[in-house]
Formats: sequence, structure tokens, C-alpha cells
Amino acid sequence: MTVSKTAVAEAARARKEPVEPAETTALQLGELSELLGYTLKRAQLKIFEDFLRCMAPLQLTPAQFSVLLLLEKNPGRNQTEIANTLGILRPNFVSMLDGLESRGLCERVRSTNDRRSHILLLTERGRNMLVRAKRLVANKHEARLNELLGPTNRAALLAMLTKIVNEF
Amino acid sequence: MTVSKTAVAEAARARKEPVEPAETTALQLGELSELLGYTLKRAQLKIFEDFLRCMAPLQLTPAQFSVLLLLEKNPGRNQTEIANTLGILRPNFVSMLDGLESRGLCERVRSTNDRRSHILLLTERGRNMLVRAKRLVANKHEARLNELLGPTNRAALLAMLTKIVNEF
DNA sequence: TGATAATTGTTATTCAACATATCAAATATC
DNA sequence: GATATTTGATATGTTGAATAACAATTATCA
Repeated sequence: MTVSKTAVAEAARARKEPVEPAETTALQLGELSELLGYTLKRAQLKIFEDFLRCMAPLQLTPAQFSVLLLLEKNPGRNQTEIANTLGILRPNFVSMLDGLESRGLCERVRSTNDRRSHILLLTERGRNMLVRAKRLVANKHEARLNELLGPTNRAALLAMLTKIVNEF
Repeated sequence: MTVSKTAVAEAARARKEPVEPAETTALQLGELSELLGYTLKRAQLKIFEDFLRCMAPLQLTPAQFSVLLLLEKNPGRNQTEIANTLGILRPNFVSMLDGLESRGLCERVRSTNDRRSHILLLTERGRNMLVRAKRLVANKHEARLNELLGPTNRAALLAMLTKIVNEF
């Protein structure tokens, strides 16, 4: 067996010296930490994680919350319209609506002027749920973000992300 | 059935008047555009999309690129260590490595001092690929982002995202 | 008008990302 | 030396995202 780098490392470790990349040390992210896409993704996961935690009492995912918000602001639209503006494909939106409708949060009503389409409406229960959901988001989730970043930075962050979404 | 809002809308449409939310108009995002998580996710999708476009000649996904970067900066680590720092679960990292190794970009070497683990190394080919990949990322992908945001804003954005990742 | 095309919601299906349980081999612990 | 832990791997399940195809309905336009 040849004297390997790991053998050297082992010897150093026996002497309790720090080794080249000390095996017990956190890895170097290197250029990864400069990659916007990488950091963006990790930040997004963190934020969704917190969102789910804050929303646990209501059992609403970010996607479901976004649907309810959109229905509130745009009552009477059909499935295609809602799905499109959320970037959800129509086939995948079906089961999503099934879930919300079976919980009594929204309803599909056959449109009278285009009997192919379903008009989407929040139910009373859906509106109540949305009120509580908004409160949780504002007081737990976004409040924590505001605390971390400060309102100015938070606004700047949102502005840049919006720019990316709209102009990139 | 009561006279519904949709009925009113229908009547108005018959008169060719613009209705409350004119059906042909883009939907109102409303509070959705103020939701950091929502905007963050959409921005992330946009950026990954562009990354894939820029990287198409090399056929590298963001995840694969991040592995190669990490192997370059941390040669000789084992699968668990690399997977962990990338937030990839060890079972899922296996097939990922299979892909990279079958393309000759990296190799697993049985460790001599712990024969359970595989030391991961970039191959010569992997290093060459990485050089080209970095060039594409810098000159096409990140350059476009810099053009959109400006270097100062880009740095500020990255700093805030990093803060979220590390402190949220 | 009537034939043809397009749209809507839906189903089926595929693919990738993500997660858990389990295993044999090797190592660590005590 | 018996027991527990770690490592890479397999199997498997779940979810999100994507495409093709279908019946019902509506739009188009010759």
C-alpha cells in the first residue's frame, strides 16, 4: 500500500493537527456561494419551510394559499385562467381544485354563457380560511422575514425578485 | 337561482361593455405580488430556466454543476459529505453520481482508511467540463443577470438571500 | 347553414425531485 | 468481542411538473 494523502491526513490527525481540508471541517462552498441561482433556490426552500410551519394549523400549502388569494381577487374566472396566471398546467390544476373543493373552500360552477368552463368562487368557508391564513402569514411568516431583513431591505429584495420575474 | 354576478357580467358583455374584471384582461395578482415566497419561487424558476438554456451545450443541470463545483473545491470527500452540504439525501445522490461518473466527469475511489466510503474526485474530463461550464455561467447566465440588475443590486440581492439561507 | 377547428375540463401517463425504510459491509464503541 | 453506528446502495413511495388524448362545447368561416 502506498503512502496516500489520506494516510498523511491520518497521521496529522493523530498528532491533532489541522489537516489540509480537515475532515471534520465544513466543506468549502467556494464559487457556489456566489451562484445566484443556487442561493436563490436554498432561500426559497427555507422560506417555504417556514411558510408551512406557520400555516400548519390551517393545513395550507403555498400553492393552495396562492389559489385562494387569486380567487378572492378574481372571482368568477375559470380554471384555465387561474391556473395560467399561477404557472400551473391545467391538468395538474384539476386535482388541486379537487382538494380545495372537497374541503369546502371553493366551488366550481358551470358557466352559463360557456358551458365548457367552470367559474371558480370562494365559499364562505374559503373566505374565512383566507382571513385566518393571511393573519398567520402576516404575523408569523412575513413578520419573521421583516425582523431578519428590515422593511427597507425586504422591499428591495422583493423589488429585485419581481424585476427578475418580469424582465429576465 | 338568484341573479348572480356572472349574470350581470354576461349582460354587460352582451352590450359589449367592459365588465368589472374584464374577462379579456390579465388577472389581478393582488397580495400575491407582495408575498415574498411566491415571488422568490417564480424568480428561481426563471433563473434555473435560463441556466439550463445557457448550459445546454454542456448538458449540465444546476444540481450537477453544483456537485462538480463542490468536488473541485473539496477533493477527496465522500458521498455523504458532498450530499449533505448540497442538501441532497444520500439515497438520491447515488443515481446522481452514477450519471456523472458514467459520463467520465468524476470517479468514486474506495477509501483506503475507511473502506466503507467512496472518495470522490473530478476526472481530467470533469475539470475540463467545469472550466467550460464556468465560462458559460459567467459569460451568458450571470452576465445577463448583471445586465438586468447591475452589479451593486446583484450583490445586494445575493447578500440578502445568503442571510435568509444562513439565519432564517 | 354545416363542416372543421379550437377550447375547456378531465383522465391517463410519464418523468424528475424528494423522502423513508432497509440492507450488507465496514468501522466505532465500550 | 458483543453491540451500535456509519457508508453506500436498493427499493419504494410521494409529490410536482409535463405531454397526449378525449368528450363536450363553442368558434370559425367556406
